[in-house]
Order: sequence, then structure tokens, then C-alpha cells
Amino acid sequence: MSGVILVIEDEKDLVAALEYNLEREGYQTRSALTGRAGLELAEAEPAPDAVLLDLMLPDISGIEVCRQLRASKRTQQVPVLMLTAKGEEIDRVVGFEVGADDYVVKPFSVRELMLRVRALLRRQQRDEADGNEVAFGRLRLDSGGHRAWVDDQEAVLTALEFRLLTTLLLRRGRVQTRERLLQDVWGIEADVTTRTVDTHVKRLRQKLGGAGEYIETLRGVGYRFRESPAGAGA
Amino acid sequence: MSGVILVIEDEKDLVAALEYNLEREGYQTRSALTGRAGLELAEAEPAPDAVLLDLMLPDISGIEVCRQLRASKRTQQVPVLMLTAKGEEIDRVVGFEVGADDYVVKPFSVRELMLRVRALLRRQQRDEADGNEVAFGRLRLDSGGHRAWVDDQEAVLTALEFRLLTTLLLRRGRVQTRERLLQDVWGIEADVTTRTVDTHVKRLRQKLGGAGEYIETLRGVGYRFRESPAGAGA
DNA sequence: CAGGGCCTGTCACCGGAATGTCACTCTGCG
DNA sequence: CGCAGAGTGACATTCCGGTGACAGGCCCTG
Repeated sequence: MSGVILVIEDEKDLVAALEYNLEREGYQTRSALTGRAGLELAEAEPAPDAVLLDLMLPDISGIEVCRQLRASKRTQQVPVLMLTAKGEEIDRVVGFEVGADDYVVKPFSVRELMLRVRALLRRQQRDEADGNEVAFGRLRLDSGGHRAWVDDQEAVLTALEFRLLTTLLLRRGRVQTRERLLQDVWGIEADVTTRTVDTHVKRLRQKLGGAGEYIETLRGVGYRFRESPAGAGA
Repeated sequence: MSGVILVIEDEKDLVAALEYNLEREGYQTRSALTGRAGLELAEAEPAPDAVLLDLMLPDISGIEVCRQLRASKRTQQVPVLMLTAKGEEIDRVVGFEVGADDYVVKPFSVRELMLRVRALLRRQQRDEADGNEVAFGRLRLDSGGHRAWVDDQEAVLTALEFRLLTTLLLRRGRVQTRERLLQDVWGIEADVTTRTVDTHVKRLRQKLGGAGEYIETLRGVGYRFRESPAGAGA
């Protein structure tokens, strides 16, 4: 499971080194040399899965950047790892206060940083997995418990079906091509000829009964989860 | 729902950060830099609703503090969340055995900690409503005495089995992947190929007899302790 | 120090659930 | 009407988890 890491840091050499190492670990990276640029990138698509944030930036302080990240709905949940120079230890407290998730004191070992990043993402994933219930019309999902209900009647789904449903629901309103689904749900490199997706959509609809209608077929394109529960959708 | 949280931790910075964040979440805080002072505060009025306890304290070890908290009638029921440094992992096991309710490994994310605290208090409330014995359907546990009964018939469990059962029960309703269990019960970095978890679940079920059904298998995902004792219901 | 029993992890085998494929049918659209 | 793409049921295969057996390690005991 990889992810997108945003690096906000004004020392170019360090940025280069971090990007190199992160990419070698399989992450994608974005980087910004100033706080402002960083905030902009953080709002951009795709949203980063984690942010490495220097405390000392040329324009806005890292603290402020962090505060703003926490203020924005879009980036509120993104874990932030602070990079602080030695002697700025007091700031560590402040860092925690603003909601940083972890910090590393410069000079740090890249190896350690990589471990921290991985831990951060794992933690994030776990919190999401523990996460609460999502309701959509007659449908209700509990991601932590891996359960689904339609009209308060439990629908017993297999692991794959649950993943498929989650993926569709998460991206409701946007079409998912079979190719995309194969890649994201199955983790397979796309083979467009296969009917696998169709079959599983069928099974899913069957198990969901009435709520199966939320999954719409777009002929020649793919599948789409309805934007809103009521009526024929948005 | 607010409450009083007692922080026992000798790093002043960390204490400050924790207090700040806890108060921002609406909790009241008390803090102590040593185990002795902590125990004193724990007995004081008003009794804390939860304790954050560092494992490594200058005077008494966190383990001992926890033991004493459990020994005192007044603080017996107060949930304890252990803060352990990396590498003290072995102690984590001991922590559970002494009756800690949860633990977090340093360095931890403050956000994560806040979530845990909230979860702890929620659970506490629920358990109090249940009456304070750890009972679940036909199953009854004495976490201090390390004993388990099914229909008033004692089931003799090994330390590992007991820990596994406790972990599952504590997180009832939520799926635990084998990976997660290996990490939390065994303290091993995950090796997904191993069948160890399966074997122990088998043994546990066997020993629990009828109550073994409380442990559900989710094919392709992991294990889940039933949410409520009766039926398969929600 | 040897012996024995318990705890624990690994292995191989097996049955059944989950999944993928196929062939056929159905539908929408030109 | 014909075609392409989607729905569907049946079937084959794969994969996962349950299980029993076994071996190493540890502790207790004599």
C-alpha cells in the first residue's frame, strides 16, 4: 500500500534526498519550498496521505502551516510529521499542540524517517479501519466490523465484495471503469477482457437487494455508485 | 462527555502537550511527574475517570503504579492507558497482565491518543452500565486473576490464550486482522504467512466450548469477536 | 542433571467457501 | 434486424482456514 507524501521544506538538498528515498520506498511525492506553496499543494488533487513539514520555512512558520492544514476540512485528517532543528525542542510542544502527529529532530537518519513515515501511514490506515459507520440511504456500512446492512437487515458480504462496495461508495457519483476497479479492488494489472468485475457486481447487487440499485451501469464505460440515495440520482 | 484525566509522566514537555490537548477536548486534567505523586492524586477527590500512565517513571515503575491502582478499591475500575517507549515492548505484555486497558507506543500521535482516550471513556461508561464484572454471555473473565469461566465452568487458559481472548473481547465487533493480532498479542512484526494465529484461535475455541462461537472467522479478513452475546444479531 | 509435562510455533492435509471463467441470454441502440 | 456490451447461471479452480500431529524450548521436579 503506497501513498502520496507531501514534503514542505526549504532546503533543496534535503528535499531531493527525501524525495529520492520516499520514492524508492514506493511512495509518490510532491514538494514545496515554502509554506504557501505547500498549503496549495495540500489542497490539490490527489490529497496527500501524509505531510513532512519543516518547522522553519521562509514565509509562514511550520506551526502556522500545520494549523491551517488542520483547519481545512480537506486536510484535517492528514497526518503531519514535523521536521525540527535541534534546539527548537520547545517547539515540539507547540507542534503537538497544533496537532502534528510525530516529529523528528534534525539531523535525522533517513532510515529512521522512513520508518516513522511508514508507521504514520499504518496508524492512519488502522484508524480508518476502526472507523465508524457510514450510511447511505437504505444502506449502512461498518468498516471496522466489516459488516453491511440494508434496511437494518444484515447482508453478508465476502471480503472482496465488501472492498468493491466500499470503493464504489467512496467514489460515489464518479464512474469507475472496469480497468480501474480491477486495479484498485483486485490489485491486478488491468485485463479489460475479463468479465470478473461484472460477475461480482452482479453478486453484490443480489446481496444488496433493493439497495443494489445504487450501483448504476454506464454502458460502454463502467459502473457508478449513485450520487445521492433518493430518486434517480443527481 | 467530559471527565477528569490523570496524567502520570515525567517528561514535562509531554505533560504540557497532553494537558493542552486534553483540555482542548473538554477534559479536566491532573498531572504528576512521579509514580508516588500520581498514586496520591489518584486517591484524591475527584477520582480520575481515566489515567494516562508512563511505563518508565523516576521512582516506581508504571507497572507497579498500575498494580497499586488496581489494588485500591477506589481506583480499581479506573481505565488505565499505558504510554510505553519503543523497545519496552515486552513490558507491554506485562502491562496487560497487570490490567492496563490500552497502551500507546511512543512516539505517538496526539490525535491518536485523543481517540484512544475517548474510546476508553466510552467503553468505561458502557461497562459500568453492564455492571462492572467482565462478563459476556456465557463467558466470564477475571482479568486480574487471569481466569475464565464458561457457564460457571472454569476454562483453564494459558497466558497467551488469555491475552488473545482479552484482546478480541476488548475490541469486540471490530475485525482484527492476523497481522494486527500478531502485533498486539504477540508483539511480533507481522509475518502474514504464519498460521500461528489460526492455531491459537482453534485452541481457544476448543477450550471455550460453546462460548467459542463468539469468535467469528471472516474469511480473507481476520477474526471478530461477536458484538453482542445473543444470536448473530447486530 | 535427567526426565517429564506443558506451552507454543510449524507443517501438511483436507474440505468448503470464494472467486474467476465460460457460454448463453437479454437489452439498448444504430 | 444485428451488434456490442451487460446480465446471469453453472461450473471449475483456487485459496483460505480448520485441524491433528509433531518438535523444540522452557520450567518444574526428583
